[in-house]
Amino acid sequence: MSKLQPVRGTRDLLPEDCRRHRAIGDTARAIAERYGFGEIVTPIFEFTEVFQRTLGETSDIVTKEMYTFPDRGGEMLTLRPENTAGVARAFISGGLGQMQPLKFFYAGPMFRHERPQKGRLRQFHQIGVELIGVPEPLGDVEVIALGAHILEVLGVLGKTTLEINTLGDAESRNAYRAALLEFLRARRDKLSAESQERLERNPMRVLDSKDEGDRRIVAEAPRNTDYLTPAAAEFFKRVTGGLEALGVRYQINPFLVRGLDYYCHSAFEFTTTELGAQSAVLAGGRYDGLIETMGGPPTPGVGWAAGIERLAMLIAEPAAPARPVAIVPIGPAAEAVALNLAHELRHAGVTVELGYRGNLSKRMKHADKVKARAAIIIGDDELAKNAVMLRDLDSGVQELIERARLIERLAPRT
RNA sequence: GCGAGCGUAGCUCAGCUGGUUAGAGCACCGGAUUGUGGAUCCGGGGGUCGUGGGUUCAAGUCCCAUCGCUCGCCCCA
Repeated sequence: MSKLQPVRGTRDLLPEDCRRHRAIGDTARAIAERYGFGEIVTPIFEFTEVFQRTLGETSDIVTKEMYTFPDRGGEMLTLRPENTAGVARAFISGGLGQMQPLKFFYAGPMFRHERPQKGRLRQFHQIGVELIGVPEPLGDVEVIALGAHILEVLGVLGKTTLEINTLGDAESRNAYRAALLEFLRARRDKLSAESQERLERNPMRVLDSKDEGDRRIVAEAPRNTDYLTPAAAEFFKRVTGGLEALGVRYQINPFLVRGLDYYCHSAFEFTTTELGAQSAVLAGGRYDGLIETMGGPPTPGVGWAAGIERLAMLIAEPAAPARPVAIVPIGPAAEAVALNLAHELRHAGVTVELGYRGNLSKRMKHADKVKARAAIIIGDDELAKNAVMLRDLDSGVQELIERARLIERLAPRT
């Protein structure tokens, strides 16, 4: 660290970046509120256990991607790699079980120790929702519809495809896993080296391998839909039926699996081809077993998370900030007046740019650079008349205005 | 953790097979313009050529190492 530099995989968000991030966070929050989701903010770090127990001891996130460190006193803490576990912990420790169903929206930074690449950082930001206490498939439908709605308003829905799959209930999942394992073991030699490893550790992972050879084999593998219990099949049918009723277009992807252990039934991903090697923009699923796994009462849940940086690469330029009015004083007497005038106008709701130095020409240049819509020029002549010269910087037309009438002229109408 | 590509000014880059004071555009600052911006013209500041070592009479250029960035694998938002 000889040069002062940001930690690998972290970024400074300059005002322009922040506007993009805020446009995403604000619209998502507003739409989520329309669906009855209220914002929750949980700490960005938790006891390591919170993530270890929920994400599964063998998941990649737990085994190699967590920022974990000892607190003074020796407790192990972890910077949150995702927020579902934190929300679930809040549900349990806050005794929120009395108020079900609960509908939460969140936005904030997450941390994963991965190799950075396009659409992937060590500190990144997510928005997400969690619907807790609703075992009905209607919950899945509403949560997915909310995600689609947000993407639509952000103008990126058309760039994505909703892929959906069902992992079924525990019984379905176990039956399918056994069948898949048998099928793959018989073809072990033909699988890629990586998939041979996946085979024992997490056979479902072989399904979404990028290797061509693997894909050919997988295409003939048993389908999960053939192993669903009647109840799980019915559940999935109601989810897809609900999406159809709402006109949310989807594509069933039998190979879609989720990395995290706590998912069941619905697994879904809004994917895009515009993010390099990354495809998921907004992804989630149902996690009925999670809260119980953490030591809480058996409580169903369904939710999703979306990467703000990834969305930021897809959305159009957000609306420009309000153009200011620039105050351009000429001479020391006028400067004193300018300061007061700026103060007054700002309190009246006007965005004001007060140049700090320079002659008339310099200040006008500055006004132009900050994209001012108008300049208020004050010199000795204007001072003598208790007026200002108001110049429209787009048209170049200027007129003398009494000071007393300036605010009514510039203040935003309400 | 693994693989590939790239590190020259604040930004984007040029610098031919190693050759003497390292360049351009944009940006920045000043002037033309001490009551008028956008355009144009003139001038200016700014670089230990990522870092360290090696080869050579001579290295931004070749070799090695190292650090960083980017993209990809794994995995994921």
